[in-house]
Amino acid sequence: MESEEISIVRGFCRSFTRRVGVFTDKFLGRDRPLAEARLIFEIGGQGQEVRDLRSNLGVDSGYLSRLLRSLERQGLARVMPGQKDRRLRRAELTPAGLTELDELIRRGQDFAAALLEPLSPTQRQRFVSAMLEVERLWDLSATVIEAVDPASKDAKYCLDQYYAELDRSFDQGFDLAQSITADPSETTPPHGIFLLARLNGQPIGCGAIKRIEPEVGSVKRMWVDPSARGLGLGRRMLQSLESHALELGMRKLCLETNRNLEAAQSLYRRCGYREVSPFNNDPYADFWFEKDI
Amino acid sequence: MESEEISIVRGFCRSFTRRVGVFTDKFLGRDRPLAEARLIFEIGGQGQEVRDLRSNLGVDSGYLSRLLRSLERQGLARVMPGQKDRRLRRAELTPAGLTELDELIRRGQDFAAALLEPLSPTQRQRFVSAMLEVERLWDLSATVIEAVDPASKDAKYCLDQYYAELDRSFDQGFDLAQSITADPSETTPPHGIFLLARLNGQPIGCGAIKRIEPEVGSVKRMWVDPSARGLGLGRRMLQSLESHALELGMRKLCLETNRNLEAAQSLYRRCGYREVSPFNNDPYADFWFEKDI
DNA sequence: GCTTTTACCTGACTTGAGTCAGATAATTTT
DNA sequence: AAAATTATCTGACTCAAGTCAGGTAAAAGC
Repeated sequence: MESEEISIVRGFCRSFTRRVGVFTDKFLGRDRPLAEARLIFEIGGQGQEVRDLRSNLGVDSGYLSRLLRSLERQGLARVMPGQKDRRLRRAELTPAGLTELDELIRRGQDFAAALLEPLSPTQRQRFVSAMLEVERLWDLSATVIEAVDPASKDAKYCLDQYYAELDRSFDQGFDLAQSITADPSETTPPHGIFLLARLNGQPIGCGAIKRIEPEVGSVKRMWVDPSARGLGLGRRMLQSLESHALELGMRKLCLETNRNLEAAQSLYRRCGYREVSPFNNDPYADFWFEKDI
Repeated sequence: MESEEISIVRGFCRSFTRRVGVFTDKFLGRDRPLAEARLIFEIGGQGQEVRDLRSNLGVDSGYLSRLLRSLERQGLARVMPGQKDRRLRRAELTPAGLTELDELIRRGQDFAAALLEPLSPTQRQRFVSAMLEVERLWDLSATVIEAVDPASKDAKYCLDQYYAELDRSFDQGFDLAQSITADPSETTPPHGIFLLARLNGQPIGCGAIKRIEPEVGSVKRMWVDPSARGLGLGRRMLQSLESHALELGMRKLCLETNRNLEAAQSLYRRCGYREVSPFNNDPYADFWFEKDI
């Protein structure tokens, strides 16, 4: 890695921190402690469960409780017991709180507008697209891939998204029962592995390996959230699967894919997989690939 | 301005604040108050006068004094009277302080490196160039143009830079005495105007108008710092000069320029100036322009 | 029905960050 | 030489932010 790149990133972060810090102090925290303003933001128009507020803001339970009491005293929020479980409590903004939220949102927008205002239309466009680029790549960098239980809640979420997408993509739709299995037991060590990609804790992609012969694995359930595509996350997932396959004692990986999943095919080719003749009778497969790892 | 652009800017700032905040807390402020870490940074390897520290960090004099005492107690810095003026005090890092500074720098670099590490070389390149783009355009947006006394320190700084650059650019060099005047008295209302562009308080460009006939002004001393070129700051300066000229009762602006200043010529053409026959005998001029405003 | 766990609250703290009103010494102005 | 100004320091504050050790009510487990 070049030291020039590092110093650009450092310089960027520093100047940015200083600039946004000025905004935060002057605009958001004008007449109220910052933590309260952030809390109002986080509760939002819909309300939130206290437990979620705590995890999203990353604050101590006692501290949050005190902040909520303070908002209640100011008539900006109310906290009430949950419907089903009366231990779980839900915070909502009062009408006055909603007004305050609007005001906070407005201040933020004013700040952004003031930033864009001196720029020409072309410059604005370049400005926002550069911001999107930084954000996307930062997201990519912040994404972590880890092995999880394929029966866990997050894994299920990804699989459901994946199946729904297959159903939309395949000419004949997709029925899980008709397809070749990749059950939790098959994608758990020592038989296989199930990997999950997370961004800020949220699942945004998955991939699995299932053993089909003593030294041969099959790549299954490769999925990346649409919002994270085009960043090379699929490639990272595949590379990660390959190294886990090696650890599981596999020497070859194979996979099948549908003709409508063109991005997937080109990913496999780019990653060194070569097309082979059909090695199974998956009703949804049009192409079969393999790679010695 | 489009509301989509505004929301992109808002979203970017928010996600960025959160991310850099995590870094600041975990890395920089690990074993020492943030304000002290920033102060060590600001004193730097060379040392700094206390007065400069105060203005750069934007803190209260009493607060800074206490921070400095704290660093002294920890053996990281020492403060001593200035050479000429013994009221002005100068802060320097001790060897232990320098070690600490290195450590802080290293942590920052580690953070940046960790951010770049998961990206491919191509992605890294896109990442840093998008950051540079955001930073440059943010700089441009944060640049303010204001009328100042042409005899002020900042104006003199810009003029010196400008003369030095002319001397390097012109085939025959540049001698102020030979050129057409634009003295402080000529570029001050009601005779003319002197504008300064500032970024974070630092002068980065200038431009002036001098009256040569009751309703005709001459554009003089147009200069933009090399680091800020290519952003359209020259154009903004020129537009600002034009509106000030109108306020001074002028109806026409004219100017002369040298053949080696190609960027300047194209700026004038783009802004609606048309070439005319020579209207003065400036020894350094090759082209003459004018515009009805 | 009893114990354990969960989700939250309360009170008592610590620490960091920052403000403000003088005090003091060196320098400049008159 | 006296008065004013400048640069910094000191002490006495406030206020936000956050931690920690219990405590309580509701729900879940046995």
